[in-house]
Amino acid sequence: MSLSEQKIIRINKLNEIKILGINPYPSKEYLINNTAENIRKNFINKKKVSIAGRLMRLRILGKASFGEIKDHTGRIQIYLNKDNLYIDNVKKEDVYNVFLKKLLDIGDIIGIKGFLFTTKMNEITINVKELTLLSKSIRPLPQVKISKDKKIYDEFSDVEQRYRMRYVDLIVNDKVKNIFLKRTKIIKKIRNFLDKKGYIEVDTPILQPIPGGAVARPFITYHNSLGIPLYLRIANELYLKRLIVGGFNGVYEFSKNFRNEGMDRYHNPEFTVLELYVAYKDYYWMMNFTEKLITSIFMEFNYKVKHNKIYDPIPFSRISMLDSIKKYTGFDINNMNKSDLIKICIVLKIKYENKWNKCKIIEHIFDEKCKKNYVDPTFIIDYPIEMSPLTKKHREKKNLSERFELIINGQEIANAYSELNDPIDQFYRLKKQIKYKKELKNNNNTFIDEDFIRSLEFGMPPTAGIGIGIDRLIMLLTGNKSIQEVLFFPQMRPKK
RNA sequence: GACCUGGUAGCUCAGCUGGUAGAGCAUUACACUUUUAAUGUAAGGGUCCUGGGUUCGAAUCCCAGUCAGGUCACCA
Repeated sequence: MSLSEQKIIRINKLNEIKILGINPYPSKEYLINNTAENIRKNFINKKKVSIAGRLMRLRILGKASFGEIKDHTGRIQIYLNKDNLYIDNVKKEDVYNVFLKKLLDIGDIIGIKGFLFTTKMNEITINVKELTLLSKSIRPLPQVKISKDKKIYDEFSDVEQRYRMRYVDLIVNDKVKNIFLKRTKIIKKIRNFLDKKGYIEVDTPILQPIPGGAVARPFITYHNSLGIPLYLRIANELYLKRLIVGGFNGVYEFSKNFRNEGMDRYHNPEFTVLELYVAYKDYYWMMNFTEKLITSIFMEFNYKVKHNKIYDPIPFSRISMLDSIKKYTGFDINNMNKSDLIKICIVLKIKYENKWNKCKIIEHIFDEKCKKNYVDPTFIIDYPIEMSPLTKKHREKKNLSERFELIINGQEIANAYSELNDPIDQFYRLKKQIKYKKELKNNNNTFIDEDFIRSLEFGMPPTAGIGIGIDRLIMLLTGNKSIQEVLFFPQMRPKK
């Protein structure tokens, strides 16, 4: 037989099931009154139960069999005995020897009614009285075996197949589901935290006529009846600020952003950022707020810093970007010009390009020499102003801006600032940035969102804003090294 | 975009300097009424990622492509 030998066999079984008069895909609701987890936690001998799930294992021992079924809460063992098993519509003599032994397969979804007991081996088990086929599986599952001491054999581990067929990954790899359950809990926790403060969750456009708020290549699409190109948002920042102008005191959005750039372990073309804007606050306030938010999440989800020590809620340290560079390179780059900075790159053996501007070089020095040193949560503050076109000039320090990034485990987790609300300065700064970007990458796709400028002209209160990379935060808290592991369906190149 | 590694049965993998394609689990058949990585006996199952080349002969060597992973570069 060809490559789908096992599939052909199962399709034949499907037909035989129909001949027996059983619908392999019945419509009727199946009533359950329990779950695998609850049965294990609250075992009562001889208690009648009804549950449904996927058959994951079947061990036939003559006239009795043991199996394992898995529902949304976990696995539970079942016991099937030839003498007292009933299947609706199936003749008594066919129930065990035909239906169970020949037609039932691992992967089938079944409902069972029976009572609880413990086996000689002290395993909580359901003695099945009645079995109902709820959905026939015609494709074999990978056979992952888990021993009593939780060792995994023949794990379904091919990353490509796991991501392309996440449904299979979720069925056979128990730990995968937990990552995503945790993801949901973390997001819920953040939402709760923000709701309690009275901030409003909002939705802003994903299809934007001008992709603003960040610098990145957007995905372009086209609206037929408007006859215009639209862009999938690269950020939602400019829209949330419009809402602050409109009178909201605090708004946030879990924003799916889309960036048409390279993909790797840390970048998926679509990813999630939490953006929060609060009126009448500044970046100092936002630092304190972020510290409370992140600490509460770390406490709840037992974040472990290096060496597996449980996270200890100490105050996050704060260091200015220039001080950090001084600390890790020995150079005080304050007030240096571009040619001085290039000399420093040469001494430090850091690559640079002549077309880079001053702040790009500073950023690069920081990324190469400083960032990796911050394992414990650390605020890097006061970035050079050219790097931050949407940020207020620092109230005291010349050439710097009121901006911070939160670095944890050597990775940027959040980016925040006192939002620039001077419309004239904002226009000038965006224009300058666009000019530089055009020189750097021949990128003619950037333009100024003039409606955003107009909104500032009406007056935006002083505002603090932050973006938190949700996927990266989930990676931290679940101990995953790649973003694909924390997204259900990471982007893959189509096969063939 | 550059380089490195990999793609063999449904799954996990082996396959040496080129000589008829292998194992475990899964599947099929038989046995077995408390097993749990069940067990025992037997059987079936392959576009060796795709396309070229070298060779009497290629899963194996060479070239190109493709998909994935990794390193680097680029990028908020």
